[in-house]
This record gives sequence, C-alpha cells and structure tokens, in this order.
Amino acid sequence: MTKRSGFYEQVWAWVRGIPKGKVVTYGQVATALGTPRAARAVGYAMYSVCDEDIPWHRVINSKGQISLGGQLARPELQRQLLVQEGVQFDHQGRIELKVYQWWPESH
DNA sequence: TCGGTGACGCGTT
DNA sequence: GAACGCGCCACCG
Repeated sequence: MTKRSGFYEQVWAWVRGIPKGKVVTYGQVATALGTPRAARAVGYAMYSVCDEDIPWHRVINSKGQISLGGQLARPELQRQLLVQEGVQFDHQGRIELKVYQWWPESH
C-alpha cells in the first residue's frame, strides 16, 4: 500500500488520536511527527482531508484561533463543532490553549 | 525536474 | 498586545 509515502497519512493518523474536547496546534502536530517546521504542511494535510473520521476541527493555529478562509468549511463551522464538544471560546473567539491543548505525552 | 502554492510559526516593529 | 514579513516543509501541475 504506498500509504506511508504520504506525510498526510501520518498527520491524519495523529489527528485521529486527539481525544474529544481537546485541541492541538499545527506546529504541535508537526513536532509530534518529527518536523516542527512543517506546520504549513500539516495545514495542507488538513485541507486535503476529506474523511469524517478525522477531527480536523480540533486542529488550530498556535494563536488559539481558527484561520481557514476557504470554501471547504467556514470558521464558524469549526467553532460550532468545538463548542459542541465542550470547548469554549473567549470574547475574541480564541481558545484557551493552556486549558484545552492536548499533549500525547502530557498525560 | 522545477516552480508555485498553502487551514502556519516565530521574530521584529 | 497587535500587525507585518520572512522562512519552513510537503504536494500538484
């Protein structure tokens, strides 16, 4: 299966392991995969994702806010999905990373 | 093979 | 604290 050929597969697999009610940053995923500088590639992977099994909405930027801007899905959709899982936003529409950020080694 | 693109991150102003 | 610019890595044509 030529699956490992895609860096995306690794990203999707890692993102799939994010527990409900928690969020992670692009740079964090890149770091977990061994490429802290590949945050952009991670964002690209999210753009390419089309599986509903992947909690792409749990991946946000280091600023704790949603960027997006494409037709794929509006920021309000991601915000709604996160709120539906119990994640709360500030008045500026930002997420408290120190509260909701999840670390696989942080257990 | 090469260039352009993109849901980012960090440093500086 | 916010905004701007450069650099980073991976994928597509």
